[in-house]
Amino acid sequence: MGTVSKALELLECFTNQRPQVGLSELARLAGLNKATCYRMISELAESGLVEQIGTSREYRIGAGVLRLAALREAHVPTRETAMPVLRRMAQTTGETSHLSLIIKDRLVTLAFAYSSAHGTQVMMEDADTLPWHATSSGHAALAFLPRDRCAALLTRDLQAHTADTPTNPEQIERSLEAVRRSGMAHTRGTFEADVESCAVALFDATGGVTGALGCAAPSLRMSEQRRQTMQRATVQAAREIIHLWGGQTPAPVLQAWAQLG
Amino acid sequence: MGTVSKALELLECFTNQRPQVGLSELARLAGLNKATCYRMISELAESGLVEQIGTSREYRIGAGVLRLAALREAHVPTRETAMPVLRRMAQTTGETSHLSLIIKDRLVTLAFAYSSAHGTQVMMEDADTLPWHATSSGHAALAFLPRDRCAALLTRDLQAHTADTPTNPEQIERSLEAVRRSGMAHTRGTFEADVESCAVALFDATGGVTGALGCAAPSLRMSEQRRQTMQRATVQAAREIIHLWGGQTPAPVLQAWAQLG
DNA sequence: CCGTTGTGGTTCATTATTTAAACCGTTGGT
DNA sequence: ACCAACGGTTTAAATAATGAACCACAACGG
Repeated sequence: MGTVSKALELLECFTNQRPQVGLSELARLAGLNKATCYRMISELAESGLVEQIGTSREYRIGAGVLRLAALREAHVPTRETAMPVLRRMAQTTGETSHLSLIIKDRLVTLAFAYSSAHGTQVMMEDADTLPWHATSSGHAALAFLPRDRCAALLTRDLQAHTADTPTNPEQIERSLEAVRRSGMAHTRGTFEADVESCAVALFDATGGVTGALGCAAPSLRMSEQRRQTMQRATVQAAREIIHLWGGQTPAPVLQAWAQLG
Repeated sequence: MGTVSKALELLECFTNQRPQVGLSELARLAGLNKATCYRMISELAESGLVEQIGTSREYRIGAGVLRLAALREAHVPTRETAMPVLRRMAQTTGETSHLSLIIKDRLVTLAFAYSSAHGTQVMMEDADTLPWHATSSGHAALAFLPRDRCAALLTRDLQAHTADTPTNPEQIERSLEAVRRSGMAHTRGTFEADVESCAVALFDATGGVTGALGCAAPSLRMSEQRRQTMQRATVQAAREIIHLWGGQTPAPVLQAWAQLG
């Protein structure tokens, strides 16, 4: 692996749970020598991708990424085009809608919308990484990924978030099979207790999975009718987003979706 | 300069005017050997910061930056907190408001808002790089930058965008002096003909400049009263944004602003 | 039809950069 | 006053970057 890749892996150490990191911890996380880590993070800081807080303190993602993201969105408006669809979806379901993208082995939440229909809502945060095995979005994406890629993503990180989190690979594989048949993933209390959600995969121009679109509601509020409303709204919104992104949904998935209404 | 820095400089080759670049041109732009450039851009692509369009074609900024930007915004909500202020500013002035950040020798437009008060508006685009010498935002930022940094930024790129673009360094220096006295920059037709604009600098927690906030209107619509409205709204919005960002405005600037109303 | 010029991508000996262990000066807790 | 951990800096040894030449291919022109 080249030096550049190693340096860029440092960026992976910054997450929503750990937004800023000191030099020593960074070196530990990345498995690098401290001196090596120092030169690398310094170069990243020089480029603006990372910045130091105060003087001689922890590092965090820098303002330089804002230019890159603005540039990306200006020419491939991923988030911007999905946003109104997400809002409409939240409104028609009365529940939280959210969009996640597959970014380098992660499923990252990039946008969401709340509804004002009820006093309680499932809460989300931008930039959160969703566990592949424990969320409906994760299942939806995994199910339509190439087998080897899917397997690779499942070999680690099968921690149990709740009592109902599926941690047995075979159990998960059965779920994925069901997702492939129905075109939609469904989980109840697997990531957060008392939260139920459904999700579908999103496809790019070549028919490959790029992410997932989900809808999450408190289990307490769940009913057969609400479930159907959520499923239909999710599928419809996915159709729109895929269209807006210039994507192409594989024929089997299209058929499965047609079954759902 | 280290390898990582060289690789990251490749990212600087992507701009709003040139959103996607081929390998050979990229190597030429960065002054690198083609093989070197190839390995570097490949590593950037592997990390998701860059992606290839189709197969064996040009490169563009990748979806990986979206995660980083979301992460940054989640913990240092730069754009998000400024957005409502920008909108209010556009509404009260009836003209286009825009926010730019200093990012590694560039002044980058990160957000803007239009007003619906008039049929015509000065148009803007996210991720555009503003010329330091030819825009009011550029002047506003330059004026409060350390002298050496300011001088360095003016040593290049003094191209004339219109007949009225100031290209003489001494002339620009006089303008900056006026900006330092009044706390506000003002230009007419220096970047785009028939556009008049004013701007002020934005400051961080240490009192250093981080960017600029501007207001732009068609010259045709300009009057003394409108000018005053724009100036006051810009200063007021800047006060709010600086406060929201946890910044601190230098005392001389605060005094100058007080003079403006 | 063949040469020219451009492209994206690859190879390999030479060379320069990165690496890691030890070391500093500070800071914060006990 | 001590110890541990921090951010940052130095060194010789090892590893990785470099760049010229090369390949296959496509578009263009005579």
